[in-house]
Amino acid sequence: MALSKSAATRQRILDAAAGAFREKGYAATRLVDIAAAAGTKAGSMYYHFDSKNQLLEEVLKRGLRRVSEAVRTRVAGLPPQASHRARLEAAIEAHLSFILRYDDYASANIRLFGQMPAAIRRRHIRKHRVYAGFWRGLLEAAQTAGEIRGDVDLSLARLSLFGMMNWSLEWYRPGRLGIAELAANMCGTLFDGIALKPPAGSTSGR
Amino acid sequence: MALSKSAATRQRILDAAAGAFREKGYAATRLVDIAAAAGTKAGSMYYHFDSKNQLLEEVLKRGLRRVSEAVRTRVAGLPPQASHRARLEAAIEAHLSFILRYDDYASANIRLFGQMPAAIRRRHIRKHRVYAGFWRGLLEAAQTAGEIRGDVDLSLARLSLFGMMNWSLEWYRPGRLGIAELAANMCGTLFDGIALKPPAGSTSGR
DNA sequence: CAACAATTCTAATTCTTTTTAGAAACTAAC
DNA sequence: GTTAGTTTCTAAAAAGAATTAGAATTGTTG
Repeated sequence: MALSKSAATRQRILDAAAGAFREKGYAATRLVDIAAAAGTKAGSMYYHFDSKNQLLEEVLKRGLRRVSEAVRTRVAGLPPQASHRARLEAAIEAHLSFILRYDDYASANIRLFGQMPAAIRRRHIRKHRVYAGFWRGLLEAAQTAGEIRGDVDLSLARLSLFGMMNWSLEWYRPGRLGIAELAANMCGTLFDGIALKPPAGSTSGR
Repeated sequence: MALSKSAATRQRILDAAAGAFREKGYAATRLVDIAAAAGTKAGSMYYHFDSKNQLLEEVLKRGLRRVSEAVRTRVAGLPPQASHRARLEAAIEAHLSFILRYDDYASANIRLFGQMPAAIRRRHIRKHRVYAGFWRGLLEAAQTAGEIRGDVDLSLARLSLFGMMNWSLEWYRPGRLGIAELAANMCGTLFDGIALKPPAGSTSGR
């Protein structure tokens, strides 16, 4: 309660920054835009933040933390007897929900991935590895349990999955297709593929 | 030969711009950087281009044209009896080759996808649809020929595939894994999935 | 090699955006 | 209701980039 007023403003600024960063990218976002969206003035924000860079770093940090927590929580909430595939699907749905609906912080993370100042990037990437590690864990468990073929390269599978999920930011619009359906579709494609016939022998000839 | 000298400079500038845009994004790239990389001065570039915006537009246009041509040519070069899946794999390989190795123009296209000035974006997106249409064609043909299950949503499949491919820009580094292998892997995942057992009944019960 | 055109450079200029400084407004405690 | 502390505002300064103007250079052609 002590920080209440100030903290609320800080929050509004961060929210506005996350939204603007996500929408236009870092360099193209002007402090004035953020200020306007937060209902304050550019100069005033310097009471709460040292620089535009710091604002970015804070947004990224929160985004990653929040998706990460959401996904872990979602998976942890499944019954113990849930299949590994079901776990993966739940994780996918949580991740998608976050980047597509809930949270500008999370989507800013993805959009800005390739365009952060080098220093920030280095610090950030370390945290990102932890999140990636969680997914690797899910996949490894599934493979160990025999739900994924032994010859599958899990790193590539994970990167493909991230690609599917994160690219959706570029095209998904709420409406006709729900996020749960999208998650199911992606999980289905990843596990079963789209081919008519199941692969005959496991060694793909040529 | 008449334009030779001037055209060469123009070319160098465009190359430098494509590289810089790809690496840092549009807004974060300074004209001075481009000029330096092209071995000239910022002011001089105005002899060849009207503005930074025009530079961007030209880069995007070329990039799209070049990937598009490369992919079409690659597919057209296959023997007529090639399976639809083989066509798709060839297209994937051509697309990946371009964005990962050959061509900053192509990768700039992808990197800048979410961060172009609105006016440019509108003009650009129309051309992008044509390229997307080519892929849709490949998928539809495969489905018609029975190589893809009838219940598969081809739009989603295409978007997932684009996600896999385009996201590789964020992580792929030449070396241990060749582009042809990557293409084969992605195509394999897309068609066959990673699950151990082929899907039992076609109606996935929950 | 003289004249003209094409190309590039340097040095402003203009425009935009971030950052600072200090005054003003607000808040809470006494 | 005065004082000290916070928070916000306004207006200016500093910094960063794009763009322009005109001089200098290079290239071409008769």
